[in-house]
Amino acid sequence: MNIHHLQVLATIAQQGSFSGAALTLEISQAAVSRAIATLEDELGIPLFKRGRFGAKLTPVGERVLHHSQGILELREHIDYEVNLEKGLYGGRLRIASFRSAATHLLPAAIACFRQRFPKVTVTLAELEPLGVEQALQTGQVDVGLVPLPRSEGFKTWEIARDEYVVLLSTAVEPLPEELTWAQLSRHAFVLYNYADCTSAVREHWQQWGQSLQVAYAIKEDSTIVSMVAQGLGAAILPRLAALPIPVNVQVRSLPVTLERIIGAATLAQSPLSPAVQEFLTVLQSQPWARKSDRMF
Amino acid sequence: MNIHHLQVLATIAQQGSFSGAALTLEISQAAVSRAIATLEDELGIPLFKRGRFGAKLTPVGERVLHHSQGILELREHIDYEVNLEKGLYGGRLRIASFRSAATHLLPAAIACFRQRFPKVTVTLAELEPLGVEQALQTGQVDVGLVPLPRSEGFKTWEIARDEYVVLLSTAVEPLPEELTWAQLSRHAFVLYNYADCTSAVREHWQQWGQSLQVAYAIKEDSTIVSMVAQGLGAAILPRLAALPIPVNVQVRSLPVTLERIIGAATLAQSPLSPAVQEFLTVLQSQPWARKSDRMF
DNA sequence: CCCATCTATTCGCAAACCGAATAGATTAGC
DNA sequence: GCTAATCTATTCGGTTTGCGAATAGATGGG
Repeated sequence: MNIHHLQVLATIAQQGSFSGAALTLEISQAAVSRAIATLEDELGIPLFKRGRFGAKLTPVGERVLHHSQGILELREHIDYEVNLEKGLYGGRLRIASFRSAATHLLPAAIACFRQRFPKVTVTLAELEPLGVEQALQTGQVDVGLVPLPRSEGFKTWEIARDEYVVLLSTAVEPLPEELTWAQLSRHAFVLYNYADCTSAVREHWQQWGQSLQVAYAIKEDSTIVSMVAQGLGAAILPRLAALPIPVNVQVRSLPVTLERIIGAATLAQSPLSPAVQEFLTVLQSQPWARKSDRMF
Repeated sequence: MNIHHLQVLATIAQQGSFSGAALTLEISQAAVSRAIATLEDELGIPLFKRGRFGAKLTPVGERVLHHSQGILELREHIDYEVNLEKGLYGGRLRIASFRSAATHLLPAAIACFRQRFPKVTVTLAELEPLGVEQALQTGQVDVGLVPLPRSEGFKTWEIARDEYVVLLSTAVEPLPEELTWAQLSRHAFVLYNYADCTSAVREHWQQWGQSLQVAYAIKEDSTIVSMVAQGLGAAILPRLAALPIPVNVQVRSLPVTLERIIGAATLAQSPLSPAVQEFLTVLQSQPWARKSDRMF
């Protein structure tokens, strides 16, 4: 019994004729006819009722088809296992990530991945979110970690949520455990100067009828944290971006929670390599991971 | 991908060496070596770690084996379906049965079987239980219905239980609904003259400390019933054997129930044909069937 | 070093598979 | 009734795959 013959059987059943199956499988009609004749000879029963209408499965042919489909499915499972294995022997995993994810999330995930797949070469490039997108587009990396959502050219997986927090030096003013909008309105803030974070914060303030005063717009999160530590203002940052927190800086949650979503991204049109697939699995099984594999 | 190669893979895993698998499959060691080499080339991964110790599956080889075993199993399901079909197209089912089962049990079962498998030729021979055994042994029939237990050369399935009852003409004496041993001791009985029924009845009486008086030992159950109807004595018969009951004959259960077990039997060494297998299924799904497929 | 035990490879033959071409069967339309 | 269309079956010749017998290669124990 030959798996290819079973594939022919299944394709005829799907197309409803020998010639249709021949077209689909890109083999000749004669090869189709003979594959089925061979199978019927071997089994000793007719699998199809032939006619000008094409070919229609006999009742026992339908039962044979059912099991044949099981076999074809298991063959795909074997292919999957094999491709997984091949991608994980001498394969590579090129990662790009924005700073806070690279610093606080990826080391543990990469260590875990390396333990499981020691033969895969892992590289990590630290880029801004837009840089991560570019590296994906130019094929320089296989997978990136970025704040979500991204534009249409990417396939994304939600990995973690990062809460926005307020930072203020204790020298300026001691903050209560729970902040009110009134207390926040007394401050001018140091914000990121890149659009995603700023607009998210602006929209949040707006949604809750508050006016946001911005004193500075800074590129680097470590610079923002340093200015706060020097008493130059309060800051609103995602918690991961704020790390490490200086000792004189208080960290408080917002009156109403705002989070940025950190996700993994690949090029939408590219098939995932076995290594990327496994890396995504590892990411999603980290302690800090959101328990969701929802795609944006 | 070739199912035979997967069979070779599974056999090596089982035997622990290429040469062991070659012996089991009755092919040369070279063919085994090349089947695995072909499979490894096709898949692009090593399936075994080879050594002087034989062959040991790689981790991915084990995963491929797992799915391969699934495939081999499904192939057996295909073979089963096909053999079922072949035995049920132009196949035959030769049945032998002792009288009361032939008369009262088999007509409905055969009708049901014929409806499901109209192409199978069904024949029925009515023989005494020992005659049924002989016909099975000489290969003249495929399956027989007999009282159980049978001797060692047969495989049997319990089909129905037939309760022994007392028959007495109303002209002799009216019987209460519930019989006592004392009432039974006043009668001399007409029994079967063949050993199984007689000994079963004797042993039952003995077990309950009663003395059995036998007036006549008759071969045919219809003769026994007729003698009872003529007032020549009481009789103890399995209920099916007593049918049809004349209008002037009372039928009562024994003080303590005694049953004979009716079963289906085939020759122990012969594989069951698909038709016999299906017939056994039909027998066991009849309304009068015991809900058990226990083999003696 | 030699022997035993295992798998790998070569050689030559047989079996299986395939495309192109042709044959055969059935039905629809005129 | 005849022709054309549409389907599957079969033949022919060439290529590919699979096999046993024989041989080669690798490893470990005494």
